[in-house]
Amino acid sequence: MSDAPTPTPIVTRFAPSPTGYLHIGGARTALFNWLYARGRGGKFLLRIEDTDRERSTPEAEAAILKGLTWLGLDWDGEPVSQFARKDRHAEVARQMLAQGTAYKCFCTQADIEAFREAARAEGRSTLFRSPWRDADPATFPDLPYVIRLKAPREGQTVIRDAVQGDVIIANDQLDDMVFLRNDGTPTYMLAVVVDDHDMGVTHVIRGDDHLTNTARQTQIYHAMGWPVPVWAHIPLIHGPDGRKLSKRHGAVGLQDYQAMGYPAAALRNYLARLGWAHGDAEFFTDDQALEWFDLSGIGRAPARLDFKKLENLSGQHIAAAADAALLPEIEAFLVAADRPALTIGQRNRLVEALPSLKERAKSFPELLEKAHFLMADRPVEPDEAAAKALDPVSRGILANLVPRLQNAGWTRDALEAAVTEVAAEHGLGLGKVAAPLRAALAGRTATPSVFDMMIVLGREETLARLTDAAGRD
RNA sequence: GGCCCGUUCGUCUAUCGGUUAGGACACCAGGUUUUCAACCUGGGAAGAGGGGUUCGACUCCCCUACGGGCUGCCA
Repeated sequence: MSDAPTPTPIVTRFAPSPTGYLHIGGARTALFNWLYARGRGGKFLLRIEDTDRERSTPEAEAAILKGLTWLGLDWDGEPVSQFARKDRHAEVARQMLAQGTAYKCFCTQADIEAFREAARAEGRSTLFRSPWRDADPATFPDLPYVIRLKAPREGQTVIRDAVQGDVIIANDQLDDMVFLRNDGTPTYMLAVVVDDHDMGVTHVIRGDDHLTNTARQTQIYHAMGWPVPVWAHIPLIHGPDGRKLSKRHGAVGLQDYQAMGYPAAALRNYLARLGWAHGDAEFFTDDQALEWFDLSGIGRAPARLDFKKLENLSGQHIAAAADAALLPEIEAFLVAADRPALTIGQRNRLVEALPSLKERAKSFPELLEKAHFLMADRPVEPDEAAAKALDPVSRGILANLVPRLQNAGWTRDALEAAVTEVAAEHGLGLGKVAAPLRAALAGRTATPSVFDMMIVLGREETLARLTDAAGRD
């Protein structure tokens, strides 16, 4: 037996509520948890916080799992349903009641609400102090009750946060929170603490909207004598205007980003850099992120979404991706964006053209637009800009080009030599001839190199398209 | 209202008492170029405001302003 200390395995979790799509901010929270755990040989767990039966839906849960899968964040084991654990939550509540760290409160919600309103109106503290905190059980009425934490009223609760530092909350600012409702179901405050404890979560990395609540949760840990996890409250993501990210900013759901055609690797890179930095590193791989990611590098201020930067990173990731990996991503994008799938022929030609296509696109739609020459069938219909390049003089040049290319060797160099020669005969530069050539081959003005297109298209198709264009009116 | 968190170029950030405050994206100018993209060179661009502490503050403390969060028998 080795006497080396066994390092505590790290366990993180992502705990979304299944009440809608996966928010881009939630995706980043999940990413941070995933990076932290996976980078240290730990576990990354998933828990569905579905205790709000009114708003939770199976569709939303499915969308969240799908989103995480697309982003490439794999979790350990089966997702835990919080609702399914309600008996365990109630059991802990009973235990605290028995220990005297909790008590029954018979106040009605209407009474409490009336109290709060009056307090607000008079400018007094709205903290509710239940009269049942120290009541004699003999005086208990036979009425529904909630269970409240018998929270300390003096001293302070300290949150030792890996991102925010030590945050100190005076206990007289906190009320005796309800953690078991009068119908016996747990509130979020209880459920989250019991679940994190039972699941062995060592590091709670979540949005800083939970920071203040953490003091309350800490009190439950103390009441149960459980070890408190390491907290890391990360700032939320804001819209480009600096306001809290909401639907009016446009894309807030992760699936929106997939539908816009950004590769998952680019989004991981971008999201990781949003609020976290490793020196001057901007473009990095998953392996590097895994190696570098640390809680200490997380900033404390909310970050704004910057689509230009995302686009730039996306372009770099598309260019760096292996062709074999890119193709399935592009096909998944077509499904996500509700666009027609590739035919076998298009797919084969796309594979051939990918090396030159991937270097010039910032997103999949842009790549596909530049691949239009592969997708189109004869006769290729030029768009407005391309049609302008096919004026009568240009069409004449194309007609001259056909016999020359007929006899040219079908290599990049030979084609370039032939076209340059024809251009010179007309007293033109290569650029002047490339424009109509491009329009004829692709029906577009933004494409890969004309020579690359000719190679992929092949002699027969190339000449057919040139002949088509030369004969247009 | 009370409590808590935050504030460096337009944006993401580096800096962890001593720097001409660095990088990236974006932008502008020039170059390269068969289009697009890419690439090369150069440029403008920042410590919210006010007090302290210190030989010296972006960095530490206080106040103000602004932004955000919590203050639920929502999560």
